[in-house]
Amino acid sequence: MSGDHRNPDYQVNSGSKTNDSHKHKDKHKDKEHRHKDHKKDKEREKAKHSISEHREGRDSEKKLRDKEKEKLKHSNGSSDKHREKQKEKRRDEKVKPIHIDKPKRENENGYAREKSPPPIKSEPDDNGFDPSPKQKPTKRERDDEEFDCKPKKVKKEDEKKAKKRRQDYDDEEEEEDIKPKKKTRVKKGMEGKKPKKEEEEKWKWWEEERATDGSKWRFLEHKGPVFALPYEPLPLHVRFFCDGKQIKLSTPAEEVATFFAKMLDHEYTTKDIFRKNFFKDWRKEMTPEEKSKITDLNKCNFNEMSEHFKAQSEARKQMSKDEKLKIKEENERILQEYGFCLMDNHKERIGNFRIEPPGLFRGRGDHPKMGMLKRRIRPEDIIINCSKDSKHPKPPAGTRWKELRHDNKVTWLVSWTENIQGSIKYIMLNPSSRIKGEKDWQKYETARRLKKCVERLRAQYRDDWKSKEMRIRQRAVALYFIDKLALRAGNEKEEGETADTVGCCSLRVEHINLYPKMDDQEYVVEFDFLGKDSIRYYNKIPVEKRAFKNLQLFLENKQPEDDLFDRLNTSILNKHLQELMDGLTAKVFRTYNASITLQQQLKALTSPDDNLPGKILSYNRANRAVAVLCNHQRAPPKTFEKSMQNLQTKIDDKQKQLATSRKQLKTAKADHKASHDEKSKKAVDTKRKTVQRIEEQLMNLQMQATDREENKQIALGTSKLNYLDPRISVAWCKKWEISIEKVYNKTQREKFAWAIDMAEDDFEF
DNA sequence: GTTAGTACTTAGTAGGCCGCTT
DNA sequence: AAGCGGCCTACTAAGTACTAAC
Repeated sequence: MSGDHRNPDYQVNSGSKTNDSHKHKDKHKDKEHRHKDHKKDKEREKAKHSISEHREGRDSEKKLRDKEKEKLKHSNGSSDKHREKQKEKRRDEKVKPIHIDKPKRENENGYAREKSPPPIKSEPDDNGFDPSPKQKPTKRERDDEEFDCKPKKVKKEDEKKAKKRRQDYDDEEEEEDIKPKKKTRVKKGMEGKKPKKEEEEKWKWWEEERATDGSKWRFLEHKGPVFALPYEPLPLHVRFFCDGKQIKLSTPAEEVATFFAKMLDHEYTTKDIFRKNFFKDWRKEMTPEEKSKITDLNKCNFNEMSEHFKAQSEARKQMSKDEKLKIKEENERILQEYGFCLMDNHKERIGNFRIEPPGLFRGRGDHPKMGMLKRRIRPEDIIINCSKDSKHPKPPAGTRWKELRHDNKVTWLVSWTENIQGSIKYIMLNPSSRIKGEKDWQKYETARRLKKCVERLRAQYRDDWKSKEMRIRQRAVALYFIDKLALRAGNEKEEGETADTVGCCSLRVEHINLYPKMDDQEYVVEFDFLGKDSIRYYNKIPVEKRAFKNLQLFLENKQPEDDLFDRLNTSILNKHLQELMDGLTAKVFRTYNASITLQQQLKALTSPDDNLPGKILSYNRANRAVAVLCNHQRAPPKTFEKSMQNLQTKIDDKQKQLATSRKQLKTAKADHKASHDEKSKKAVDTKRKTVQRIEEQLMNLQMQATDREENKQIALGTSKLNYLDPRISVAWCKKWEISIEKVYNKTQREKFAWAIDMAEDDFEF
């Protein structure tokens, strides 16, 4: 019963319903500037809103405008104090005994549901596959026990293999894109046994023992980061004007000016905050003389610079093949030199080995710091982390590192502090690495443990809705949202430092509306807030009566800008969750619900009779259900309409072709009836086959069209990469004899190598 | 319990790349 | 060979979670 409380139908269909979105596209215009500013964003905003509207009907324009006003009020800074006061005031209040009606009949799982299709059964029982045994006291140990990885290799062997790997490096690298020279070598070297060799050569870290002492590695050697290219001053003919007068800028000021010039086409350079932040930071780079001359950004003319860069990028496109190849080879060389490290005897790919270049900060949504100068990172800003006994990376000539440390309790190789938020940035390994893979695997094992006790937890939080204590009720309702709607935890954030976004625990009164009755539904909660990346979450959903009554209680005597859950934050919630299940945190629910939904949807949607494209469509639809659940949106591709049209043309052509073929078949049949000879019979057979083939082609095209249409503004990648236990997909592929390439591209296959290797067709999440 | 700091995961997008068509 | 379109990757922002110190 676990996880079956959502409405799969709505999820699957919501994408396909969006094609009439244009009807509503103007509705929320007034809200747009809140978080999106360039053209694309606008497009997407419309689309997003149309999704929302499809989910639950109309939305009132006025309400949004009101909200807008409140937002403004809110942003003047006084409301925070107000919120604090509100909190203070209620801190000691006890929950008043409130009258709570006997719950009406609910679904067996306790989730009131309306208009839902029959739930898909899931089996929460153990299936013998789950490798996680009983719990252990400490976290580290628990993590280790989660894994059923018997050490199948002794260490010596492992090291030998690793050494060989290092030597053989060229052979195993990039085995997928077989370059001609490699092919020859392969042929010469191993007589066509390549596939087998490939398998043997890949390091199966998941078959090895893991450290139990909290250390992340024993040996780490790397070459340090690649720095951004130094600034190249503009040629003299590219001029800059201020107030009509040409000014030759000093190099530092010029560099910052070019950052702005490169962005001129983006709408955000017209935004006040962006311009203000940029100008302030730009002036810091100016000489006193420049400072005195350049006092107003509006009088600055960057056109020549902008043109210069456009011409430059045009020239880059027009480069000859040779030149392009040269650049490619150079990049490859850098990748080979800096893109890998040696960790515990294995060469591992580094994720991001380049230091972020300087530029203007562009946060997502309505970011108060947009336009600020992201400064250039120098070796003196860099902390290097590696083994003491490794060959330490050398700083560029004449420079030194900020620090060299040897901390094997962390996974990063390089770090620096970024100047916009003052946060630390890291260079870490690629998702295909052992260190990331183990963690990923562990994440899904934790989610599977949640599966085993989720019903208990659900019963518990429902019970807590009746608690005498306000904080417990709030905790329980928040958890209900996290579980039912897959909301993020919602950490507190510093106001004014980032865009105003929220998650579950940080929801404010203004983000929800309660409707005791709405159309044919009862106890409907309407959510409307900006979540991570300022992506709008909009949903109207019936909730259980008791939860609804609690929400009404939470709202009493509060202002729109007050916290909905004023007695709750993520650390309280997670502390509680930790007590319920070892290793449980709020985000595990998202992983669990995403994965269980995929598994259920795959079961429900895959039909044995479907052909390959049909099965792929089912897979994508199951994936889509998860993406909708997790609110993973994307901007509709720029070329969406056009590519849809092209596909439609193809379909039309195919239809015509089919009609013709059918006619021909008919004729052939008639001929055969008349003549009854062998030749005409053969003709009929041929024609029949042609018709069948064309029919199938047509179906496939139509399926493709459906898939694409449904996918217009839903991003599948995020859930596939971060929320769906890959073993579910692998098992599905094995069960239906579909090659894994149809579901995972090369990168994804590398990341999920562990799952591809270990999951059988009977894997159950 | 609050806050600051750190480490790591999750997120959407721009633009490059690559294969296909014309 | 050029242009197109879609996929993929690199990039980096923005989350979550945890720890330690007060």
